[in-house]
Order: sequence, then C-alpha cells, then structure tokens
Amino acid sequence: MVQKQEYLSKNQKIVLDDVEKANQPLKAYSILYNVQKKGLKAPLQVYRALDKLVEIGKIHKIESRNAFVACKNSNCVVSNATAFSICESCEKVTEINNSKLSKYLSNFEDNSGMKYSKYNLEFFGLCKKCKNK
Amino acid sequence: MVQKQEYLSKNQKIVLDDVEKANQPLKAYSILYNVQKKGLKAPLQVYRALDKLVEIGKIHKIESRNAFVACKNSNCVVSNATAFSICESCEKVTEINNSKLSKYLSNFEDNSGMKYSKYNLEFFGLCKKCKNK
DNA sequence: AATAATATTGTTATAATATAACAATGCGTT
DNA sequence: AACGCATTGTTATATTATAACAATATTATT
Repeated sequence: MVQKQEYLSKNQKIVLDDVEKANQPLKAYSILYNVQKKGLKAPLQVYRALDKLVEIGKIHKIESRNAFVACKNSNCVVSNATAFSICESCEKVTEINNSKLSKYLSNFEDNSGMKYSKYNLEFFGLCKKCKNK
Repeated sequence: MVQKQEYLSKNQKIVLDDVEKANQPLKAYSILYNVQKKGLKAPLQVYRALDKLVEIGKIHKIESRNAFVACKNSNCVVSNATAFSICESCEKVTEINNSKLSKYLSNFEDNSGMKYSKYNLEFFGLCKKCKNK
C-alpha cells in the first residue's frame, strides 16, 4: 500500500518557504514572482503546491482576500478550523488561536441537521495601529 | 445634505430579483447571463449592482465559492454578521440565523486589541441528503 | 429654475485569479 | 521489472473582477 504523503515535495517546500518568510498573506501571483528564481515558472506549479499545503494545513487561504498565509499554529495538522482577524485599513491578518472559540464553533449545531466538519471565520475591523490614526 | 440611498436603482433591482429567484448562490457571470435579456450587457454592470446590494445587506457573498446569495433575513439591513453552512457535496448553502451564535461572535474579543465590526463565518460539511447517500 | 453634489449608467479594454489537458518523471510497493 | 500514484513541466484557456472614461440621472440646496 502506498502511504499518505508525509513529506513535502520540492515545489511544495519552495512555496511554503516563501509564504512562511512573508509573515503576512501573499497572493498566488506574488508567490509566483518570488519563486521564479527557484525555477517555478507557471501559475499552476504554485497553485498545485498551495492546494496541497492548504490540504495538509501548513497554509491557510484567506478567502475574502484570495491570499495565502502560513499557519502559525505548530500543531495545526489539518486546516479544518480556522479563524482570522483582518484589518480593513492596513490589511494586516492575524490567525486567531482561541480554544474557547474553536471549541464553541466545533461543537456548534443548528437545526439544519447538518454536522459540520470544517469552518472558516473571518473577522473584520481596525487593528490597534489603524484605530489610533 | 444628500441623503443615503434608500431605494434600488434599475440595475440593482434586476440583479437582486434574479438572485432572489435563484434560492441558491449564483456566480456573477451566471447572473450576467440571466439578466442579458433585461439589457445588462457587461460584467461591470452586474458587479456594480452586486457591490451595492452586498453593501446594503440585500445580498451576501459566499467568499469560498465566489458566489452571491440573497439574504433571507428580512431584518438584515447591513451584512456585518454573516454565517453560512455549505454542503461540500451538493454545494447547497444555507444562511444560519442563530441569535446565540451571532451574539457570541459579535461580542468576541481576543488579545489583539482589535475590535471587530464585522465577521463572516462559513461552515462546511455534508447536508442531510448527501450524508445519507 | 439653475446649480451643485452624488449616484448610476454604459462601454471598451484589461487585470487578476484559477484550472484543463496532456506528457513525462520520480518513487515506493509488489 | 511492473504497477500505482504523486509530482512535475508546459501550453493554453477559463473564470472572476476592475480600470478608465464619458454620459446621464437623481436629489438637495441656492
């Protein structure tokens, strides 16, 4: 039996490395620009690496921004429960790591009869800096 | 002083009408196709109407799907607090209207010093139908 | 009624984001 | 060696969204 992938491939490492260095969300085509010196020439190479990295939880996608950010949560193995705060002025994005919140949302049930296996939450507002401007 | 808009313009009505009829999220270019018989010819006409309708809360954007859905919540005047359940199999989307949840999230504060004015939450899973297949 | 302020419309072109399709290679398992 | 599968490379194209400019419409104020 072929095992599930436990390592990162060359392109996946290159892309993850770039996103981790950034410390802020990056757009796919910015990543492409950054990694061209390392040999990745086509959008698809970046998107494929991103897909896998998102799947295994190393990277999260900020859906409202079409941008990708490295997971800071060292134990985040799967990206099935994500929460972010987004400053609408400077666009600073921070991953929220709050066990009460994640517990609350993971256990949330409504009357639809649907059991949720995953969620993504994005908060918007002004960060400290921008609030005081 | 010029007052804030209280009515819908022609294009806004046409677009809202189409989205409300759908009862499910529509893509912008599907809307464009639908409303071409009513004279809207260009993507921008649709996007501009959508922008306004989202701003005033008549329509919500499902960020993870790049799709737009009418607000079912009759009292939803501003779209500053939205939650949806999304079936990953059939793509059925339902707006969650749960006062405990919205209260919890509206009052949520973390240690970032950021006060949130808005949020969007998307739950993923399998709906009743798809679960039993 | 004329003016000003703002929102809306129409239009063409283009930017930005993402995937399809196909061929080849690499790597662990049988 | 043969198989299965993930990854890679590549070209082309699909999908989603906005820029820029000119014109018209609506409403509030003078």
